[in-house]
Amino acid sequence: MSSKSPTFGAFLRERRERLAARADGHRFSLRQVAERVGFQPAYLSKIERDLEAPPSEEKIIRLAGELEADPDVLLAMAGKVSSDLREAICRRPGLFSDLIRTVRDLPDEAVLRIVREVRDGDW
Amino acid sequence: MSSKSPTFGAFLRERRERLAARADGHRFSLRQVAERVGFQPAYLSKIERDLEAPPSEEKIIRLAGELEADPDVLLAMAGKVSSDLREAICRRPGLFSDLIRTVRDLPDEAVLRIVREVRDGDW
DNA sequence: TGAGGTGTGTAGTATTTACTATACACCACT
DNA sequence: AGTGGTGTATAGTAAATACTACACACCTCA
Repeated sequence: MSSKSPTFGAFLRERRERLAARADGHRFSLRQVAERVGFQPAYLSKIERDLEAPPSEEKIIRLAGELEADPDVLLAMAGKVSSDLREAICRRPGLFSDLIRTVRDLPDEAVLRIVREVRDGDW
Repeated sequence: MSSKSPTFGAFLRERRERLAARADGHRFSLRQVAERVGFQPAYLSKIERDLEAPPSEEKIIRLAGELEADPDVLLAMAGKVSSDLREAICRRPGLFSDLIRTVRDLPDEAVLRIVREVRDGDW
């Protein structure tokens, strides 16, 4: 069947090691990634081993950029929601809370269908 | 036209004073509400004057209960999103991020229409 | 006039967040 | 043998979060 979902740190490490195993692997050492993202190697090391909580939203997004991951997914693994989504919800809380609670238990396909219909329908 | 949206604190105060202006008004003094919600009067006082940041999600929800306000709206005024919604999003981040970004600029009516259609349609 | 109610000013605090800085041990190669 | 790379252990910290505790001034009404 399917894989059990990894922790935030484990996901980062696997992703980084996968990238490091390529031709230009030296760009994906823990130190190099840490520097590009903007923190100390030791800190990233602990994050990757889940000894530290996930970093700030800003850093998570930079990590996603470096590791070619979806920022929304990475944020979700950290238990966070992107601030642009939060703002959208906070702008019309009644409306969006309703919407999310209405669709939250639908199967993926149904939600996808809504998205598609809205996108290329006359909404 | 319409009223400019109040701050979190101002909203609480207005709401509480409105309730205090009723028959059983004594139940809605700052001290009484503070005690029922579970904090010090001085703290609530500062929150209502926006001299303190909004309290925790838990306390905001209790405030909403006491003041007969919509918890989602109150949370939104505090810049927060209810944890059950956050969890729903984090469970399927790709899907729900897409959905929210797709509908975020639609007019209220359109979003309402989706909610209604999903609710009593064959989804 | 004093007992109990109203709101507020000031000070302090435990915990969490989001990190930095330094030092260390190991391995590869030259 | 030493230079430069890998990851990691340990310690520390500034700022934010989410409050408490206590004291004060005012009003009122019996």
